[in-house]
Amino acid sequence: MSMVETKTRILDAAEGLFARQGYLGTSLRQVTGEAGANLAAVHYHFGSKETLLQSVLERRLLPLGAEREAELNRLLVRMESGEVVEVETVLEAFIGPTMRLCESSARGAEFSLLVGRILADPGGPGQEMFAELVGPNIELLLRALQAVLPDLDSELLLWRVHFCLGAMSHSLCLGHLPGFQGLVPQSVDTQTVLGRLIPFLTSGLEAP
Amino acid sequence: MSMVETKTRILDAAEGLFARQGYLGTSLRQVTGEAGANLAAVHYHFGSKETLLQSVLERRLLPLGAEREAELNRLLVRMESGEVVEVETVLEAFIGPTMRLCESSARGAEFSLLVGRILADPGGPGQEMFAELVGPNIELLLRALQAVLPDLDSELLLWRVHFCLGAMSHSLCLGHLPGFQGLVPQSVDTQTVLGRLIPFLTSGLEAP
DNA sequence: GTCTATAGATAGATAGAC
DNA sequence: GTCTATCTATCTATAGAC
Repeated sequence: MSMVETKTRILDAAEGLFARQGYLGTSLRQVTGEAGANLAAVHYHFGSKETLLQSVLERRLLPLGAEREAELNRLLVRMESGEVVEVETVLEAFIGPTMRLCESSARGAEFSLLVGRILADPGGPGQEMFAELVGPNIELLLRALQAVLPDLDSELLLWRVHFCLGAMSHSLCLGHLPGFQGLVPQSVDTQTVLGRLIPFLTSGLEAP
Repeated sequence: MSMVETKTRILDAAEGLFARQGYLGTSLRQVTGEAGANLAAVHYHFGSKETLLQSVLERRLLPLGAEREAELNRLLVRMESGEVVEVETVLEAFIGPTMRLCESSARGAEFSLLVGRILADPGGPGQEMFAELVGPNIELLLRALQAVLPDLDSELLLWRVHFCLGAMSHSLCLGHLPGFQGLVPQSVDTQTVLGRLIPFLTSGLEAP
């Protein structure tokens, strides 16, 4: 039994298990088992399994969203004052916080896998929570990219942003993909991924 | 009760339900309910829930894989004879069969959603089946792209192909994403998606 | 706050009649 | 091949002692 309080241990265990096995693939008994807590403690602290997921998401996404919002707003202000900003810079403002979270700890990296799962689970629990937590960030990203690429049709831009989100979430899951014998890249450290993802997405966004 | 045999009705129902609700989110009772069949019929025809998923995947992916293999091999032969082939052409050979399946019927479109789910479910059932069914296609895609982009480092190419797969699978799920108030593109017909995806991916692959 | 014990519902799988 | 009936296991959730 660790020194941190039960509530935090449950959050940590749920985050890892939801990420590795999915929300439906994880039972609350597994969570309490890994957390060294009791089944009833989950309902006492969080109310239900779904509310537990909400808490897991909010713990990471609220600060992450604030960081992204600050960075993107800073860029928007600079652009309004006439300064020229590159597409790469905008993308980095959006992806950077996520990548730094991945680097900061093994838990952070697992969390990004959970986000990837939720993105690919239409209608599932977490999708609505995610939309509410990250939607404003995506709107800001769209505004910033539109300002950098003023000649790009806005609906085409929207599509391309979704292509970017797909590439992002998929590559964040890659380190965990088994079975693709030799078809998964060796180096999966986030610095390398970011260094390869940003140029790819930039060229895609700037396509004619 | 329809005219088609029970086995096919079960396959159809399972395909749609697995796609809309996920594998774990779907019970065999839901499948038999929608198929107008009995619970025991699933075990008689398919053995288990997991084998049912395998059959669902194989029914579409075996012909799809053969089509992709034929198209990509045709391109490789043309390139070996010295002919110049564009990146767009290689991508279309890989994505085209999937897109045509999506257009052919509502069931085909749902199937692509199921594939997107499986791609984002590391360690889940279906991941290994998918790798075995589609892995050879991805190897062919890599060979064809490497031939078209000989100066690109092979591991960088591998990463970029994974970015492409992520963008593909995510955009195939998009029509079903609720909740992203106004953040989801209007037109989701596959022709439009293909027309916007291919240039995006081509520019990304050709990035410096 | 944390525990035991259990309720109540539902899951996949199977046996055996027809 | 298709059905009913049932087994066994597991799930979320809750009531109540401490």
